[in-house]
Amino acid sequence: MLFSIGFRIFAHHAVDFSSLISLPLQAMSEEVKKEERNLNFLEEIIENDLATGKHKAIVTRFPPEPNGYLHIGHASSICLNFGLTKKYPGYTNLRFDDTNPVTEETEYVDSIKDDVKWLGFEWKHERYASDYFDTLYEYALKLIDKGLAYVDDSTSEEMAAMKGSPTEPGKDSTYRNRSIEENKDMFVRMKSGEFPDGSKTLRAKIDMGHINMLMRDPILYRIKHTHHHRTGDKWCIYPMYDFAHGQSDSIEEITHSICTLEFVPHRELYDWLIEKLEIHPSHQYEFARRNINYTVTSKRKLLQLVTENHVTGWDDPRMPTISGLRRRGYTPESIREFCDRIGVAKRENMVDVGLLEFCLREHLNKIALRRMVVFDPVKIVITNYTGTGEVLHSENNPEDTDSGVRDIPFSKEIFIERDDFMENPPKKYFRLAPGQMVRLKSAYIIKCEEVVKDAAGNVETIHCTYIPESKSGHDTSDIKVKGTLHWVNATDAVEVEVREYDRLFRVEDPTDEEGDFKEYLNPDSLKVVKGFAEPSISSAALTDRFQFLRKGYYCLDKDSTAGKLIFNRTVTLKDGWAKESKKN
RNA sequence: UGACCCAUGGUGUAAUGGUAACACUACUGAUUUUGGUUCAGUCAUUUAAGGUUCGAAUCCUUAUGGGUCAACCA
Repeated sequence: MLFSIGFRIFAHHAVDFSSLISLPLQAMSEEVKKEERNLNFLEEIIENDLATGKHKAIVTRFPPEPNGYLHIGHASSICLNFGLTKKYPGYTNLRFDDTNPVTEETEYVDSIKDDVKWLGFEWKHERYASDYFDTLYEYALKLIDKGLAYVDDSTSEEMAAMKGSPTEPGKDSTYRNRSIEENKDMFVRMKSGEFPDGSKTLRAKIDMGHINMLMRDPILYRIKHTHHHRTGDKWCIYPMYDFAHGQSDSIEEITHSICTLEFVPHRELYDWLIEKLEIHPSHQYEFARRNINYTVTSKRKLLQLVTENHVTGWDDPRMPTISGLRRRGYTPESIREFCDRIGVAKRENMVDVGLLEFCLREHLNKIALRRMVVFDPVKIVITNYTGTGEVLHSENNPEDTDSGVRDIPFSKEIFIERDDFMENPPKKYFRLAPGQMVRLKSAYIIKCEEVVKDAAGNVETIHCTYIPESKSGHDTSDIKVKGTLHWVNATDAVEVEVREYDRLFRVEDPTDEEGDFKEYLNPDSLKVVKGFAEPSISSAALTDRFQFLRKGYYCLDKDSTAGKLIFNRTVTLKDGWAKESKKN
């Protein structure tokens, strides 16, 4: 990637000599210039910082709080932060923002690390805000010494009452003018555990009339006699976000601290603290979080879905969590491509989940092994077929000539999909119907001769004849058929369980509707059905990706046992016929 | 009734004072032993009003609309 920057500089200089340069090279530099223009606003800032020499390399960080599982929204931030240092010289740290011991657990730390790795990124340093508790404590002392912080004995209610409102200034706390000595003494005693939770806080002394509410003497430290997942019981005072995040950035010499738009008002405090502390000046930049329709991406809401058993866990394949998407069968490539395509900007947005599915299908189409699985079988008897033990071959993936072929047994009795037959077909229906011919994929052309029904009038068996000269790969019949059906051999089909997933919510934005978001859950988001698969399915592995022909993409679920294979439907195939038939 | 952020096809993102474009979606058609894929094409865009300018999506003003901010959360 260093190369591309070097080349860009070269291309830029080349303009001056354009009249001396041969035409092809000139044309090439034009092209590079054009590509160069398509930068998002962060890349623009970075290229500028690099060009002016403000930074020789950049350092970013991905800073999750370990209080939940990562979701698709985080993937966007991960791709952004790690993507930037892949494109430009520099590196990215993984930093856990673990300043609130009440909500944070090691289980989450582990899952976050797994998810980032799975997405395909490597961090330079694994860091924790809690690594810096000692330094942060020193910083607080320094602020007290400068007369810029004080210990406040007010209750949270009192503080809220004196905070004012966006249109009215707040009032000074009665403790605001304690002496430096007294503040220091109190703060040291706070640390040593003399006071109960909530009895005192350390606040920055800024301006209770400030137009930015965050600057109205924000709390820096609070007392929590709580066990911390890493520091154990060493501390009973913990820094707030605003007194940990920017400082951690500074300690790690982060050049571009990228966060979401709701932190814009924090930037003023971020800068104020760095200035007063006289520490390395990191800078914060904000982008708009990505929202996706028909789901929620808020840790609080996702946690509710888990704890109230609306889903089976954080990795339920319906969840927008990275672990859910992974179990569902998404590939890291498809998620990265998605994040790439939606880009980054500063305006509110609602991305269509259809784009995510497009990226998924695009990748799966290239890598998935083709298999035939019949979900709702109806039996076909080929009356003129007399062969035994015939084995046919079918390509594993027509998109990938290296993927080889597999064996498929064929016999007189097979199953096809019940809705691939219609007694009274509408126009443009080119599947099986009385008197009509179709091809059985990788096998023969058959013709429907007779329909056998049970007492209730349901189709029980369909009698067909086959065209011996139409064998796949050796077809001399010269018969052209419009339809090709997937099928399985009746005698050795393998029964499997298939979990079909639909969107978790019925509405595009459940948080924008009246009442509780859970009222808008889709009651049909999971359907468990049976499938009858060709025998080769038995060798399926957890890492395999399959396309069940004409149905969709599937993967083996971890709930599978030796005797019972369970598949997740990752995503359906696009279905042109479904649209066409709706018109009738 | 404050401050801050934002406003480009249905959706997402470009165009950095000089021809409004790319992708997804939708729709046509061709190809196809997956009604998939692929290929070709069509529809569709600058919130509004003023101003600056030879020229404005871009700069200025105002309006309108959306979002954010009053946890001892991050």
